Amino acid sequence: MKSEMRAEPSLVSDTAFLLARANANSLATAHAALEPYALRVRSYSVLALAVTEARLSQRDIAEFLRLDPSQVVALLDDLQQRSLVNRVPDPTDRRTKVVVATAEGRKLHGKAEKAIRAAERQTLSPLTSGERQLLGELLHRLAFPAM
Amino acid sequence: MKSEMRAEPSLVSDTAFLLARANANSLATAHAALEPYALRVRSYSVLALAVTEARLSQRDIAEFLRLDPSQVVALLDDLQQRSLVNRVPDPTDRRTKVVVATAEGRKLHGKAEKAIRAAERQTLSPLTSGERQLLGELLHRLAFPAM
DNA sequence: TATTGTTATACTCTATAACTATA
DNA sequence: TATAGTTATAGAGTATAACAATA
Repeated sequence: MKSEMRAEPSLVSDTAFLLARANANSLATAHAALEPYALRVRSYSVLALAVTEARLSQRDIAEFLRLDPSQVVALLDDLQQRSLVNRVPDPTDRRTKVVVATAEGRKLHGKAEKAIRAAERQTLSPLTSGERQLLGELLHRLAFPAM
Repeated sequence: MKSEMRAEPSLVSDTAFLLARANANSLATAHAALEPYALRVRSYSVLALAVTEARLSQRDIAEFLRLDPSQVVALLDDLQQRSLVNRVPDPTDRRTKVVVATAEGRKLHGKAEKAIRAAERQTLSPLTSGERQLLGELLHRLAFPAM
């Protein structure tokens, strides 16, 4: 990049731009880390929620991941076909399906999670431990504004 | 969202996930703010760099915005067709083209920038002024790791 | 030989509307 | 009427390879 760019265009004072660029860096390393497990960040996130004890519906997952419910369908189709999760009918409301991980899904998630944590350490390596925690708290407030 | 989700799945301790979700919120408000100007975050960013005195080449812009050079071509085709920027041949290297904003481009950028700043204030409203500045500094280190 | 901009292509992601079955 | 999941589709974003002009 040109050395004149040290002049720093106004974009660099734009938090939205910095957020986008930091996220792009983070996404790239995360995708590389998940590649051996044939997972993308999206499918990993769904799997991570399925491993939870929360017994979330597809709707819950869509809202939590800020996805459209129709996108969750496609992600689940893939994970279910690979026997990593199941769609369990909710006895109290036959419209909703609860997403639960299979034993195989839990196993894969365990390995993928280790890879993700390593990728995260790499992404956050420019920050001290204290700064990482602080960043996490600030981002949490932006990620879940009204919660 | 289910109240049981207060249990907070492990994803929530994942900075990459928080970064992605915060960025999605930020992107959505930014796109809404730019809509009256027929700009997306991408084209606004290119325009913002063209307004600069830095006289950047398409390659510089691609690197700075973390885009492939071929994507910059399409963004510039649109902006140039709307008479917002020009591709000026670099006399010292006839391969490279310098991207500069037209008067009209500067004018539109001025208005769009105001809208973007307002959107940013909205996105960052959960944070105090001090926290916003701190977040900006931390994100800058993640956005430009080796600089 | 290497680099800048370009074209072409394919794949992923995002957003929307409409449908079905249940409530 | 409203909601959960689904299907279909189109548009935006991302990634790659190959090419012409120039260095």
